[in-house]
Amino acid sequence: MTLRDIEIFVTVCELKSMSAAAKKLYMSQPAVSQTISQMEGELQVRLFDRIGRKLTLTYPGEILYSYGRRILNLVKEAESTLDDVRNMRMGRLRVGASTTVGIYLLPEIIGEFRKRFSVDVYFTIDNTAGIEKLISDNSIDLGIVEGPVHSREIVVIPYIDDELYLVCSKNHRWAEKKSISPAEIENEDIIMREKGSGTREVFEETMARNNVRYRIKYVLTNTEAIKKAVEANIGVSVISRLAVEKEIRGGRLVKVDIGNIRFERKFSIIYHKDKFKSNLFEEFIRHLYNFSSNIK
Amino acid sequence: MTLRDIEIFVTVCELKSMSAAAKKLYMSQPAVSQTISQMEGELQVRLFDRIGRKLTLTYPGEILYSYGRRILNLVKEAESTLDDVRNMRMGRLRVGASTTVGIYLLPEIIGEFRKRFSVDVYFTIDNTAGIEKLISDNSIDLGIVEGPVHSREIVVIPYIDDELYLVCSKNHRWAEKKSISPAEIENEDIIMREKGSGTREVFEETMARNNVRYRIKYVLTNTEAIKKAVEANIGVSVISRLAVEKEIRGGRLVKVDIGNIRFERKFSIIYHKDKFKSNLFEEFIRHLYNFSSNIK
DNA sequence: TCAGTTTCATAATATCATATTATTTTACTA
DNA sequence: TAGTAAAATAATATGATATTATGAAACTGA
Repeated sequence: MTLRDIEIFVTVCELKSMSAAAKKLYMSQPAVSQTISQMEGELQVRLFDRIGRKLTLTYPGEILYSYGRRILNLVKEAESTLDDVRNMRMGRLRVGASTTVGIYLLPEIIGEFRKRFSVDVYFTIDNTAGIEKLISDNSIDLGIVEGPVHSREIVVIPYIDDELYLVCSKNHRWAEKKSISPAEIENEDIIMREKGSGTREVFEETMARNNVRYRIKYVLTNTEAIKKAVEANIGVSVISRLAVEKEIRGGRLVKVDIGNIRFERKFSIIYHKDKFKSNLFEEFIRHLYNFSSNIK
Repeated sequence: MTLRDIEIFVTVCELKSMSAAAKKLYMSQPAVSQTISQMEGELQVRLFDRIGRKLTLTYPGEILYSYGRRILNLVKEAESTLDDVRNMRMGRLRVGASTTVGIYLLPEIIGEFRKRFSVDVYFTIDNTAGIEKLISDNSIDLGIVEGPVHSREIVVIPYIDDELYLVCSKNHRWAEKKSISPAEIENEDIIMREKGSGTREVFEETMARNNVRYRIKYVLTNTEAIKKAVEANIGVSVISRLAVEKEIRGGRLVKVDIGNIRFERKFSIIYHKDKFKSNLFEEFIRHLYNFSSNIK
């Protein structure tokens, strides 16, 4: 019994005629006859009583008619749902991101995306290595990470140029100057993320490259906590512009230049090289670039 | 998309491997590959991500898998239900009968039948012409009637020989004699069914054939009411043995012979000549004959 | 009642989807 | 890095499912 068989049978039931069903299905009448009698043979039940030249459903016929309609409806529903997926009227996108992007950038990006498309967006935050693993597993469709990616099977495309800013409280003595020499930092209390974080890595590497000594007095794993501590003038810190732009604009934190030292890094979009790029996937990447051009 | 396609797709989903699915379905691996990629072409969605040589379902793939299982389950359920019908584990039988048989015989027959088979039995009582019409319509599967059937398209097979008994109250003067001469009936008050009833037809026809005059004093359309009236000695009546056997055995009514006059008729089983005789149908006819041999 | 029409069934044949085998490409494994 | 295994591709074979042609039965209307 095929779906075609069921479709033919249901049509015959509804039109109470094989010829009429044949016409409706744009096929010959004998094809319909054959299909019905073949079904009767396979199922070993009579589906129609042929009384005169009138067809009436037998009891098993009525049962099959009821099931047949349910089956065809389910198939139609499945096809139309897939069509919705194809046209992005529904869908699923699993995104992963490393900490900074995940907390300060992606929530808004995803929010905007969901305004445009009513799709489910799953969102995971982990460090770069964790996101890389999830991509390899095909547990997420796409990632945005700060660190370098090692797997050869992962496509890496540049996304946003990030920069870490040296920030201090508006009550700090640097707040007026807005610019210091590298030497001035040496005796300052610095609040910093823990070892292993991308932010700290960039900070230490840049400082070393410029031969600037420094003193990390407080270690906090949470960027928000660091911001609060800096605002309270407990120390200064070096934080991604994504995390502090709002506070700088609001005057609660002040960005301070250190000669011409800049703490730079790149965020990358990553995905598996064999990943099939669905319409939704491509649309999301376009969305990412549109969004980034607004914040540059 | 055919049921076969869905079956193949679902198997691949469950085994997460095309080769394994091919093995399980006793078919070649390329056939599976082709089916899947053809489905992807038709539905215009990617169903699997081929990452390395591992298959993982895409989002549309997961949707189709869920629908696919529901569809296959429904098909299986339909087939097994039809199998139940074929094996008489369920079914439907629509029976019609004319008044006397319908009231005094069929309820018990159907009750016994339902003890043997858990099937739905629909039961209609009408006069012979009405039952004949329902057979022609295929509104009922089988009828039991007393009168003659006219349509050439209806098969009539003899069922039970019925006889009408002249009955009187145990307090009637005939109750002792149990036999009278035809002439004795002429001055007796007779209670009788209405014109057009099979019972009255046989009564009048037999009386006329034997040149016996009679006087119908009371007309009642309901046989039970007639029995009560006779019991109350309001008059005598002529009633099918099926309707009065119990009362005669109980002594509440007395059967009286009128010389050697007998009111005889036949009940017939009727069905449409083109009717497909399902197992249940045949079984019911066997059941009817078994039952009748108990009451003869 | 009987020709004309309609409906379903059957038979012979054609077509096309769906299988098969053979082979290539790619990736995992020892 | 060879060996193995999985999926994809290509060419071909097979068989189910169409088609046309025709027949039988039954309804319709003069």
